[in-house]
Amino acid sequence: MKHAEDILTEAGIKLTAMRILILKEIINYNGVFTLADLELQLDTVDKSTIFRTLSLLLEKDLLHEIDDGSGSKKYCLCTCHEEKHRLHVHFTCNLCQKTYCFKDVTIEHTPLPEAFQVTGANIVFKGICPECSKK
Amino acid sequence: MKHAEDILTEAGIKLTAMRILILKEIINYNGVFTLADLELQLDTVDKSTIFRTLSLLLEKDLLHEIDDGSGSKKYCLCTCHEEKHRLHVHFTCNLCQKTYCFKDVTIEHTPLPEAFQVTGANIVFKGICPECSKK
DNA sequence: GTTCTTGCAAAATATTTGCAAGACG
DNA sequence: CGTCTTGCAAATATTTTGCAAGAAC
Repeated sequence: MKHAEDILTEAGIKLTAMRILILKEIINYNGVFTLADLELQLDTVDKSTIFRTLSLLLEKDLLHEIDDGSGSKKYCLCTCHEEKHRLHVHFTCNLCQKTYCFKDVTIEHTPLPEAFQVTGANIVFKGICPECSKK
Repeated sequence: MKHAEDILTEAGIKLTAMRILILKEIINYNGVFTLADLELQLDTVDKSTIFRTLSLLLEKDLLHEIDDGSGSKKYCLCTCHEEKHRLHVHFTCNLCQKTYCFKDVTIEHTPLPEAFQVTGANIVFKGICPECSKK
């Protein structure tokens, strides 16, 4: 994984202490997180700063936004500028509520009428995750 | 389309004036709607009543909940108890924000590892709808 | 000095619940 | 009665913005 500083610079985002701190935490998560998750971990950073940084990262396609119906938006670090990653899939466990991001699994093809021009997707499968199946 | 009364009765939901009114409006929508949409149309019905009715309909699998990242949950009337409908797809237009529900289009197969037991999905493609393409 | 960034507070938006009055049987 | 339903008000939760102070250049 590249360093936070490099990721920001390559995306054309100016380096600041807060942004580096936030992105490091995101990298550290290595998975799906919410703004509240970051807020909890980074108690020195205001949530508006986190919010604006997430907006910036989203805008630069460094993050992937996931709407899993939990009530709060989730995100994952992702190379979404690569074509195939725009249609990649997620999974939310109905029991533990954890959301997984399958970076390498994508929908084969878009089953919609051609008149609908697809540029992205929010694909969230729901069910029981392996951890909860064991119990 | 069946009458609202029949749908409710068949689902084992007790008939009330409010529920019939709400379901009729939903049927009338014939598409995707939000709680706020219903609230606007049904100004004699309190939003908490609408909310509780939607919860009831969801519980009985008469509605499909869609999370399209717009900030508010969307719903569509749907025979979700039928197996194939659990994986059906939606489309949200990035320009006009309208969400379409493709009742008969489903994802080919689930490309996830077997350990993940899929029971449902929230599949929302995003892009430009036919209406907005014309402009 | 001009622009960008940040924290604080608060607005805006959406969802959800407590409670009491009334409907229903 | 006793249970269920409804409306009102308000609590919660989350996202988003205005503004002023400070940092960066």
